[in-house]
Amino acid sequence: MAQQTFSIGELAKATATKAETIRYYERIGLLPKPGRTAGNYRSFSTGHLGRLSFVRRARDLGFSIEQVRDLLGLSDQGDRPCEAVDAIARQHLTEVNRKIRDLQALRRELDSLIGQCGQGTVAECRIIEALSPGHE
Amino acid sequence: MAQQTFSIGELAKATATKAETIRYYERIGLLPKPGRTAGNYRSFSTGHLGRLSFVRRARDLGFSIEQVRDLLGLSDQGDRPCEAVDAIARQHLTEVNRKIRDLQALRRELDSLIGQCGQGTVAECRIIEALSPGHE
DNA sequence: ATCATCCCTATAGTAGCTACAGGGTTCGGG
DNA sequence: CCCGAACCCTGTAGCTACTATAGGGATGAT
Repeated sequence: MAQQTFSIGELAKATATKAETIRYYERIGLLPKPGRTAGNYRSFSTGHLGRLSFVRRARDLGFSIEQVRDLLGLSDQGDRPCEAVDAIARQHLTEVNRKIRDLQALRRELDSLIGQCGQGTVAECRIIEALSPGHE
Repeated sequence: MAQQTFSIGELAKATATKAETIRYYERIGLLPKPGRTAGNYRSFSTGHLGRLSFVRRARDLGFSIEQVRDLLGLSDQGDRPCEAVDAIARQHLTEVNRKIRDLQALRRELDSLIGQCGQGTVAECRIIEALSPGHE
């Protein structure tokens, strides 16, 4: 069976990733260096396609580049226990929960700020006032 | 009455801001350039203190630098209607709400991912599997 | 042959700081 | 009067995760 290869543009389309981003992932070592054609174009394999899909999915779930790097390293060593993978995911979940709480607190403050705007002039604007020094 | 002045360190302490950040705000024009002492040290006034407090409070509420810049410009012109201020705050609130929704969706996905980890080896890890291509 | 469309490298820009390096200033003690 | 500590100065590079040029070469269709 024929080895299927992709140009960077084809890989980009297949993974909904910009070509620049693919080159960036290669540069920082998230993606192995692909082969080259006679005209020096990158030539990606189905292996690259799989790996890039993995990276994109993990990034979409909000894992950092370093976390993705760790997950990739672990997934390459199938005979080791799964705990480390679980730990990375749990750590990420903790961060997500913290961000949600922070943003919800923020929303409450913004809500009360906006509720106070009486549509007068800036001089008597409660929003500006609340931001100005001398409060709390 | 004596004009009170502050060194950058004093201003930093008074506003819980690092000195580097204060210099940065000056450089990008969020803070007016302060006077200088004979030894070329910055000399801030109570006006600077007020303005920096405003900036910090707005930043803590998640307003971007550009939004803070707009708010500052508006607060300097007390005789204009308050609508523009309200609009900036509402726009920010919309963004915050969107972020909260996105993160909550993320959390649901992470939750189901983590729930599936059966503590086996990486080869049979559901998390890795869910990230790998061939799903959906 | 020519043009559009792809691709290449290298570099700089984004947000919002933070962290140096390599100096000068000020102030208190000895 | 000098020394060291603690402060301050400028300028530049680093951080995340890309994105966007500039200035070229390669490929494919007409």
